[in-house]
Amino acid sequence: MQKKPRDPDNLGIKLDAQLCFAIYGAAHAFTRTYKPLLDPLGLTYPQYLVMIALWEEDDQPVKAIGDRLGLDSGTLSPLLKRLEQSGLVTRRRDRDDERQVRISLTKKGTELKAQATGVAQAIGKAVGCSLEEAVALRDELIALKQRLTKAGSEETQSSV
Amino acid sequence: MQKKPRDPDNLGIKLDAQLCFAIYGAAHAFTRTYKPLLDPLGLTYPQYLVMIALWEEDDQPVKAIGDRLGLDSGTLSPLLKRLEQSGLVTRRRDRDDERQVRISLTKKGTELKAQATGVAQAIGKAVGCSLEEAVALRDELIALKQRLTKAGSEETQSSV
DNA sequence: CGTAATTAGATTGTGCGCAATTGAATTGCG
DNA sequence: CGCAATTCAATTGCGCACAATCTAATTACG
Repeated sequence: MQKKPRDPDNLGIKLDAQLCFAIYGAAHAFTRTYKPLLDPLGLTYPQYLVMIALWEEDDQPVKAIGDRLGLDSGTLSPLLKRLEQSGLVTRRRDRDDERQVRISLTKKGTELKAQATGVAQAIGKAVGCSLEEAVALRDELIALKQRLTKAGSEETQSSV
Repeated sequence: MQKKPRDPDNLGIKLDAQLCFAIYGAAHAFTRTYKPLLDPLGLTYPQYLVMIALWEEDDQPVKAIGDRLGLDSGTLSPLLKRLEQSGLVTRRRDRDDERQVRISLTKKGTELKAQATGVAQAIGKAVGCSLEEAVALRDELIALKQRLTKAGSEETQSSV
């Protein structure tokens, strides 16, 4: 029932489409894998990413978190308010620069890290490959992201 | 600048977090790369994925498209209505099984494929690696997705 | 035949993700 | 100092993503 790929134009779009599907599917599979693990913690996947950023370094401005995760204030503002409502973080204006809102962990937010370790271990198991493979995949994805981002910015400036 | 991994617990969460960030970032970088290319076609990235599925095989039920892309009716129903409003597809009940809604390409939808070839080529360029590397990455991602999906389903059935 | 179980799709509600706009604070410059 | 440009967050609007619920059609089974 499958047609042979004999059209070169079609070959191009096919690989593109497959890489499309693959990365799209893998990202969502990741989210779905995390969901049952994060539900007991009361976190969504993006919220979990924000918490990781804060566990790595507490008391960051919104901008820093956004840069780390590639999210803008339109996404982060409501997300952080929900984390605040959950009692995991506090938001307060920086005294030296009142434009900035600094996000800090509460006691509850700090304590949640212990449980998150369990989540990470479960994910490590679900990923089902060695540390070396995981590292390699991570690096490939980072490199891919950088190439894509670079290509995008060149596209932009070439039009000037 | 890199710290040596001497804390096993912390190592786990760190690698997990990094793979997290990496796949999350790569997926979004992909979407952002597509956006300027798809805007002229009047398509979003998920809509583009649906169109690819239809270009590969026309006249599919919603369910088949959902299985292909891993999306449910809650996502596809409104998305397909938008594609219908754009004049790219038609939706009609299957005569033999009235539960199914079959999605077919219009003339306009079929013709859009020619332009999409240009998109695919631009993406191929932005990905910036050889066909072989792209194929390898695709396969790794597919394998990762399968492991994650499998781990998730085992988790579910183990509770019975 | 008729009822139960299954299946396909639509709808509702919550939470991202991002572009565009707004508003307040800070910085730069004359 | 005063004013323009910049920066940071918040808000608004649109489009996914997905769980939960609902309706209608089909299939299974007694």
